[in-house]
Amino acid sequence: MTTSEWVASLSAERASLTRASTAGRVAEILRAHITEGRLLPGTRLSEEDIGSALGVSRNTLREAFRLLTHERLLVHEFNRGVFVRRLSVADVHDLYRFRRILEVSAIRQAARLDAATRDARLDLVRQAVEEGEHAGAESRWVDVGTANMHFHQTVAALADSPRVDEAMQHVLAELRLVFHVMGAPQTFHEPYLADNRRILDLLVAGSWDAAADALDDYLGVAEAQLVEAYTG
Amino acid sequence: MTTSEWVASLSAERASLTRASTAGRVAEILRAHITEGRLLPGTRLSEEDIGSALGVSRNTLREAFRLLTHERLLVHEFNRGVFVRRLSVADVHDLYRFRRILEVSAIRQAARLDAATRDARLDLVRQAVEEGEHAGAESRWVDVGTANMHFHQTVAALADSPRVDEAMQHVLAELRLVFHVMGAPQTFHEPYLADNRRILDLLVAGSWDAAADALDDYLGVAEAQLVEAYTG
DNA sequence: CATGCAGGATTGTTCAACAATCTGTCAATA
DNA sequence: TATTGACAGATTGTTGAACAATCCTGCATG
Repeated sequence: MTTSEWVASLSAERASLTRASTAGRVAEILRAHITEGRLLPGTRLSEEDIGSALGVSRNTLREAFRLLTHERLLVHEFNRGVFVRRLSVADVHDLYRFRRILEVSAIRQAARLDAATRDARLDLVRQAVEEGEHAGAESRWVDVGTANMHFHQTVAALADSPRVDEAMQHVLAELRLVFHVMGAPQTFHEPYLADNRRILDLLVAGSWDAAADALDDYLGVAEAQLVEAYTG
Repeated sequence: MTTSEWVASLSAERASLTRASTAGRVAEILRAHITEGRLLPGTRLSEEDIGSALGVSRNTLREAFRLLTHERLLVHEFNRGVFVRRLSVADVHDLYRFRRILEVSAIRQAARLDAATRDARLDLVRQAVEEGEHAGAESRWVDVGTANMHFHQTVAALADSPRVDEAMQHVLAELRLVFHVMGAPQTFHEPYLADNRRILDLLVAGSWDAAADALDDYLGVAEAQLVEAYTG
């Protein structure tokens, strides 16, 4: 999809610009388009074009851009415009370092959750695992990737911390940028289905340390695979 | 300092509005005023007043506000304006939960750093500890608090991760909001000087797990103290 | 005291305008 | 041929004015 085609498709989004602030809604629309791969890393976002397509003024659009730069989805280059962020290999390493901290700590701290909260959270993890397995059974690899992300978001949610949840959302949104550049969803998502199930089983059994160690290893493997392909 | 006095003091900041984007510079100014306690939690920021005082248009100011809301320093209430964020007790708990994850993990992962990086980082930790001890010897308790924050920022930097660094900056900025409301800096910062030195010694000795456990306990004590005082 | 209404203040957004900056193209020169 | 400089066009960054919508406060009434 070229940029101009994408801009044209924005006109269809006009109807959703109601309620809440327009700037916020514009940011939501852009965020969805970025994380769903309709706007690829490196793409330049023209204020004029996008403003016209969405029927909003440039000022409002600039506010929306500001909302998205802190989520690291956009990068704002002074006097040159706004671009969808292109991640470097160092970014990928740092993302894995950061998510390892978040997810592994979340598991280790899950032991402190009260039983009701813990069980509710584990149920969400289970749902994500099953979502992935179903999608895999039907060879819907993009959906497997999405379910994998849900899995990791639910694992991080074991930390029972809104700030961890938000940080994890940002991590996963950035990772989507990487995956969209890569293509080949089967390669990057299928191998982890069995690992997700294994980690879930360890979690359900209350083997927190074993689950944390397993996830630590898993992320190491995933990181190495992704970096090799990203630099390849 | 009342809001109107503060707004008047902004006029003095005009000279610094050069280079880079004006919106970015406005955000820097506001950020500094918030984290330095000149704008207290709950304060409402009037577009008209602040725009006039800084000599910028309302549109530019709105962009700056958007930059700061994601840092959680400001909270944007639709159709009601922008306020300096007021943290709840739940926020305090979550901040400590999050910082515990960041700092404790950073220490545990420091073992993986190469010697040169690790030594450089530990030297920064040492500097922050000494900064605090000097300020304490002269009963400069606000400076002790500042040094304590440097200490924690340098501890988190052991993770060698830009994303951890940034997350930690945000945590500490939010915590400043809490401390500004509390007053009594000696109460909240002095008791931890000795602990900081102890943790530094453990880090220098390479006793990563012992240091991590010590910091975990320390944060638990600090959290309890702060929450008790915050709920009053 | 509680409720409703009016008025004023402010926010959210749009539009137009202009200065500054960047990028691409073309011509001149070595 | 390669490099440099000039110029034009496009775009960004910012300002200011305007207006609709919303909120808040104060006052009147029951």
